[in-house]
Amino acid sequence: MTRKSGDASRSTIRDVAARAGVSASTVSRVLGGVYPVSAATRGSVLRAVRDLDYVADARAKAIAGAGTPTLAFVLEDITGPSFALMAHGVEREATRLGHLCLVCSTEGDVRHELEFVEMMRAQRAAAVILVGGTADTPEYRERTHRMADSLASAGSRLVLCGRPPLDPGAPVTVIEYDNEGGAHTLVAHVLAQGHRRVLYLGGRADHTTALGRERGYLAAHRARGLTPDPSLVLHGDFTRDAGHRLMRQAIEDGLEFSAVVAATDMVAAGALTALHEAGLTVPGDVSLAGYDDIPFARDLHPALTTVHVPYEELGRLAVRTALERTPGAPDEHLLLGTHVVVRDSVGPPGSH
Amino acid sequence: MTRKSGDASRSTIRDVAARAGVSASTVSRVLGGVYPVSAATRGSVLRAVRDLDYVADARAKAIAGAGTPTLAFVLEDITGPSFALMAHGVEREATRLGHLCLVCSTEGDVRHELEFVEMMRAQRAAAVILVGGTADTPEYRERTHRMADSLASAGSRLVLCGRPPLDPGAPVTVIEYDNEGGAHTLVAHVLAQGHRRVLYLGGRADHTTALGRERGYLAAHRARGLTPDPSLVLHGDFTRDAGHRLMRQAIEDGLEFSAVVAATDMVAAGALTALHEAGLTVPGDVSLAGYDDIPFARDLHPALTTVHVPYEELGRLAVRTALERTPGAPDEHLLLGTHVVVRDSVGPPGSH
DNA sequence: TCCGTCATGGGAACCGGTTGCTACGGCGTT
DNA sequence: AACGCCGTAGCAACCGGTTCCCATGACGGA
Repeated sequence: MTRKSGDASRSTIRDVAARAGVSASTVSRVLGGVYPVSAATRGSVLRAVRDLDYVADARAKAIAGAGTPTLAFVLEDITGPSFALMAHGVEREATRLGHLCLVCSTEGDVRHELEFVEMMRAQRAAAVILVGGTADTPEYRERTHRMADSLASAGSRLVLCGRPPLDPGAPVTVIEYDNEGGAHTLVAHVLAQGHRRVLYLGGRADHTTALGRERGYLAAHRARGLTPDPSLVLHGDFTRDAGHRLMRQAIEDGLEFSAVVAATDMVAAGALTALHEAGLTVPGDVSLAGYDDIPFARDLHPALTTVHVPYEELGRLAVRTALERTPGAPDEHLLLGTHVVVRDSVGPPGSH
Repeated sequence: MTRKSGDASRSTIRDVAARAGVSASTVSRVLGGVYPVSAATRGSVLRAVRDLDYVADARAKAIAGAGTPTLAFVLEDITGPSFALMAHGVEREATRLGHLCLVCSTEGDVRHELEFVEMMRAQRAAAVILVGGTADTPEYRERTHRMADSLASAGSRLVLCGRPPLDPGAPVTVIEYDNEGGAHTLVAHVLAQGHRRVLYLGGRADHTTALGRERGYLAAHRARGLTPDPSLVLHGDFTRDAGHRLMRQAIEDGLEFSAVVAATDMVAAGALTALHEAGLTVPGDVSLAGYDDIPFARDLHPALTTVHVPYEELGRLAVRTALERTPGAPDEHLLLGTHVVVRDSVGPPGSH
């Protein structure tokens, strides 16, 4: 039995020092690596470290000014595929840069968001990354501006990732992707197939992501000199169930349309199932498009035409810009482009 | 402008004390809440706190023995739907109990796993939750046993979540779900439809999760007095792409089968697409079943018959048992049950 | 042989909190 | 009026590290 059994509680640097017959400062220096220490001393210290299975307390290190700060990200629900992708990007880049990361779900509750940011401030996180769209109200801007200030005054930094920018002056980094542009291109593609009545299955009516995509939907129509029927714009949320429910309702209500554009691929998935349940074929009877290009989009049947968003890259960028920022530098605002991925779910209008 | 602008670096408890005209201990006690402090003193302290926008440094607190410890979980890739579900459960339960959580992806690399566990030990995490199956080799048991010991000696605790148990004696909590039982029931259901040549699309040949499910596949056959053709058991990994590739290969090779059981829903999704591409209908020409019951399973076409695994509950349980454990208590080993969800992708064998 | 220099290691202060112990002032009691 | 108790606040030690500053000893050069 060579391994240390779980007898003692954690050992301190002084325990190591005592066992090696040196002072605590020497142990710290051996472990630190740069200070000159004789080979003999180094050897006995390292042996003591191994014997005691010692690891320096990261929190004590942090307090003393050494140690790498942690990084935090706050999102609504890690279960959503696009959130998960961003989370993955954030996590990957953070560990690549040697930082640990804390994660929190808000479940969409603003109070939780506030609480978490406060906690992160207490943790002295290097940066707090707020992920995902939200309702863009004056109250949101005010509240978030306050968070940004309070984080900045604590030496930390707020990063908005896929979330609307604040008024200029807020110490914040914003990384967005182009919802309006992507939706515009996508809907233009649908219209180019000849569709004239395109149903839009949106998210919550006040949600920036949903709203941006809705603007793209409208802009694409206007660019063709079309004005879409307002009754073709439906609101729900970003879940699969909302897509399913809205689609079924639309069919039951006898709404006329030859194509459906969903605010997210999740919504599209639910809608697709509702379409199938109603005995409608895609794209024969009705065309369908999504948004996000989540990995599953390829495996829907027919494979879903959608807009690819570089979510993972977004997450990576968020941490990189936050961490590599020089304190005095001006605030950054990045807008990432998207592109549509044409698969099999959009075709010319049928005989429907 | 009522808000504190981002001028000063973070303020300390002594700054607050100075501003309130009291000692640091008094500030600490006001903030702590229990110690008796006169209303006047409390008032001026709270005002100073508000003026300075002060938040106590959580790391300093932690070192001093106050403060709630953090909790860590390590998984292969947050992007996988079942991982994400577990992560969600872990995170929810942790914050419900007032703990923050650290997350790390290993990308399947054992060295990363080791490094992360070491970091968590340095962080003095309350518990480290290792999520997801792995190759169950003697080397794995040895290595993980060492991690468990080293964590235990640091006052922390290792939790294995959906991962094979170690030799008795390792200070570890194990929460598993029944892969073999679930697969057994699922395959029994497929066999009961009359299928006799059932293709199994497995994960990596040494991966415990894949292996458990494979055992269930075999056991279900044996229970009916059948011995499955060994050439019907294929190995890949748990990705959608593996399912797609394996399925296409099987079709090209002219393998004979009337049903396919995939090791995960992701694999099933890829396989389904390959089936469609080959012009085969499901379940008309071939039946298909998955495993995991990820949210998307319903939206495949046809809706996927699969095995529901309470992933989120698994995550919740992992943190609860780890955190509420009394130090001396015997090690726990929980095995959660699963149930099959019958949808539309399995039917009687056709004329194929 | 004596002195200056450099390599090395220790002591103590500090990071930012908490808490045990003590001191002080005001009050009620006999 | 003197005594004792209690409520309140401060001092100082401590948590587990890091690092500045200084002491010591060995070494080489004159």
